[in-house]
Amino acid sequence: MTARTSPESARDIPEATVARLPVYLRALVTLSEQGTGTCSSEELAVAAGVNSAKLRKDLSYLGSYGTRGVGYDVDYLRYQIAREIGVTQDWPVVIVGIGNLGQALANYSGFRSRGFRVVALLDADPARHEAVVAGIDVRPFDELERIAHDHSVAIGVIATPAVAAQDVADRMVACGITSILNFAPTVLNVPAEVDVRKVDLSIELQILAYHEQRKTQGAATA
Amino acid sequence: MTARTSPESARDIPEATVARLPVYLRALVTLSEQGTGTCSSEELAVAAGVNSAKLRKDLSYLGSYGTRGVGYDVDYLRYQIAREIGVTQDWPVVIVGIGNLGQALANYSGFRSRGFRVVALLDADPARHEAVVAGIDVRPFDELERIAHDHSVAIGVIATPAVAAQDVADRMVACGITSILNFAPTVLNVPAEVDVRKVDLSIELQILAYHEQRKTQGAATA
DNA sequence: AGGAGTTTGTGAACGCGAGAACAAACCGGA
DNA sequence: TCCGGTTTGTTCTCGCGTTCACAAACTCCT
Ligand SMILES: NC(=O)c1ccc[n+]([C@@H]2O[C@H](COP(=O)([O-])OP(=O)(O)OC[C@H]3O[C@@H](n4cnc5c(N)ncnc54)[C@H](O)[C@@H]3O)[C@@H](O)[C@H]2O)c1
Ligand SMILES: NC(=O)c1ccc[n+]([C@@H]2O[C@H](COP(=O)([O-])OP(=O)(O)OC[C@H]3O[C@@H](n4cnc5c(N)ncnc54)[C@H](O)[C@@H]3O)[C@@H](O)[C@H]2O)c1
Repeated sequence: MTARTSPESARDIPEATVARLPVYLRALVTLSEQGTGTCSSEELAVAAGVNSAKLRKDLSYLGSYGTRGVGYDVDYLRYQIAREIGVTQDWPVVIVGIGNLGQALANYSGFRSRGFRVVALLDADPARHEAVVAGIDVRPFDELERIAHDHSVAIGVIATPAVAAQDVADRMVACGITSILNFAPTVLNVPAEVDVRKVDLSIELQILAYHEQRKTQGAATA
Repeated sequence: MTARTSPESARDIPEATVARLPVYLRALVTLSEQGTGTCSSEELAVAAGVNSAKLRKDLSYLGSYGTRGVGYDVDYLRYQIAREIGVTQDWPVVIVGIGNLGQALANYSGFRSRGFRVVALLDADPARHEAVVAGIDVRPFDELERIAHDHSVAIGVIATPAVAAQDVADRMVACGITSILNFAPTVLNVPAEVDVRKVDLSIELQILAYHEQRKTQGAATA
């Protein structure tokens, strides 16, 4: 599925901008909860930890939702970004692999408030099927097809060991899931129309380690 | 601390390359465990999920560790990358906030094998101090200074609620920690010499949701 | 030794994103 | 109505990262 220019709402938002929209949304939610009705691009940029010029350019891809000389209406902009991202309604999500990490994810309350709803927890280990995590029964992995179909699940989360991740991904793709969030430290092979995002703790730490080593290299190898 | 060109090993590796080196390292470890002695850039690129030209350019920043017409010696390249990243020895790490996520992190065995060692688990809640997670005592947050000093900790992980994250970061910076991995959904304010990397599950899911919405938009708003 | 085949390392072109800078647009007061 | 102050939306420029393409270098076979 290559980038196709659709007739209406024809703007295709740069990937770098898409990755920042959730940050802006989070900042706007915080501002709204604090009772702020209006904010300038500078204020919002500080709250989001970015440059204000970059913020304005990002928002300009969505449309002209600000007022010159005034700023942005917090609740209005918040809704517009949420609509653009697609989190004005909840997305059903399945989590596969209910071990250490999968349980933490299932217990994470930030899901619900940010546009997602966990509809199933699946695990291949029968010993896990007794458990109830975060009020949800852990079910056999074989029920993936049925659940994905019944709830029209488009997004799947993989929290299994690395060796099982490719198999799980294949099964997910087979039942129509087209977006995967992968926590297993392995490269997934999927069709081009399926989006995969990976979260790898070890990689993040190793990037930090690289810079850390550089900071202290002056005294090393004496 | 601006980028300073040091006399020897003068190359400063592009940030995009630094972020991929851990992926190459992981692929090399897998190849090594499979008994592969030599691999071409094409093979390694497939294993790492990247373009082979990009892989070669990335590796060229480290030096010329390959042999034309042959490829790369897996174990030799593995060591060179590990050395460049700085994970030939273990980095001591502290985890703050031993809730759902912090416990999962503490139990994660991938730490040890990838160059990191958890030296302390800290939590502000006295009720947590009874617990032993992954064989490590959960200690009061106030012991951060002592532990950071005793173990020369340079890397800290924040897994507290968002409201506490900035305070925790300030304390970490105060005791000499210069690299922070932040799981709390908030923007951290730290001095320029401190590196912060953030992992935000909700943002990843929202990015997926954006693309997912685009995929199915043809039938929507009928 | 020489040549065919293979693979690395890198120069060059290209596209995207970041940031500065500024004109256009809005508000409020006189 | 006009004018000064403010802030957005956009244009322009620059630097970084990706990718192509190919010469250089190595192996192996004859
Ligand atoms: N725990 C962490 O903090 C952490 C951090 C970073 C990455 N990871 C990665 O996340 C993944 C999960 O980590 P974890 O610590 O939760 O591991 P875990 O062993 O505690 O849990 C894995 C779960 O997956 C289930 N499983 C195994 N094969 C399966 C299959 N084919 N189908 C369905 N379920 C299956 C197991 O029964 C188990 O319950 C691993 O790949 C790990 O490398 C974990
Ligand atoms: N659970 C997840 O899967 C998940 C996913 C994404 C993001 N997060 C984020 O990670 C963070 C932790 O999530 P969680 O589910 O583990 O929350 P949690 O409430 O289970 O755990 C938080 C822990 O932090 C401790 N804490 C609070 N204030 C502290 C302080 N000032 N100093 C030290 N410790 C303190 C609490 O006592 C508690 O043990 C949150 O910010 C959450 O938004 C969690």
